[in-house]
Amino acid sequence: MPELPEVESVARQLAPRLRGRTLRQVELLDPRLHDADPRPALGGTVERVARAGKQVELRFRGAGQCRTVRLLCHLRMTGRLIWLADGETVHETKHLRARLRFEGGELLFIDPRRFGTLRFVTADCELPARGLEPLSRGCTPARLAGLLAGSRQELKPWLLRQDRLVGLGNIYASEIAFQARLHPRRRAGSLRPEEVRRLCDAVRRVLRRAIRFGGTTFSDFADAAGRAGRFYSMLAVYDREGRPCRRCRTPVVRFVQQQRSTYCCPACQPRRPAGTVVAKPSARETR
DNA sequence: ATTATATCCTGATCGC
DNA sequence: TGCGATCAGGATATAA
Repeated sequence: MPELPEVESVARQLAPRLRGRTLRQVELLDPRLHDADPRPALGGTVERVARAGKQVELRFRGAGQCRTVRLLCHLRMTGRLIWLADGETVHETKHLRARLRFEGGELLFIDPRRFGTLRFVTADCELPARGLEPLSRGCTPARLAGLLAGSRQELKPWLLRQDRLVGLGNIYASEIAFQARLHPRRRAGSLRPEEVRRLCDAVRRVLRRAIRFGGTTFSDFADAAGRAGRFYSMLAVYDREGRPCRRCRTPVVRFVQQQRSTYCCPACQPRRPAGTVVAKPSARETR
């Protein structure tokens, strides 16, 4: 399930292979992709390959009338982008959904579950507003505090909202809440400044580390060369129900939020901030 | 307005 | 061995 680190890994691998190449032909094999009109990009040259949120973005230059055309590919659950240089072959073509032919090779979009999307976007297209890039300079505790303010939503579902922060999915949302030592059911707007700071720190630390390990392969993620990510074994809580917390050995618990599994350590991630008075002290205890 | 739920889709896995 | 039921989840549409 490609989230930010997985998409970043794909984009980084694709970049040197695609940069400077000219797009010659696009075959959309899945009817679900037929809305994408590739014509503005045909004949264009790849200028840049990057990640935007959870999408892979190819920017073309010199395509027809338009100065700049972008291809946005969202891998969703099971999408993969595979680069095949001329002469190379791939075993699995069963779930081939689109094929982009370039000078010197082709880019295959393979997606068993067919949730993935492809779109060609010209400069005049208005894109919907997206959330903050969590690894950008703008992602600061102050900025995060502003986004969180007033929300009654539970923290982990809040982290999945792409209109606040882009790029987090079910795996990293649990991992980040653990790293920040915040319970996933805390109300997003209830975090104290110190907790927001921890959250901000956790977001950046977890994502950067996952990128360094090439992302997480849970079921079927693979990068542009078809390799699995190496972060799975580093996960602290995700998919570790009943196994000891890596910090304190307390068994990790699983519960459901928004029909999705959430994992946390009940000891490291208390439901109330440290120092909160849980019960009123009795008269006897007060002096 | 904000938040929750159903939906899409298919392969893998589970229980009988 | 087979078979139906269940699960996995990103984003969007729809409901509350």
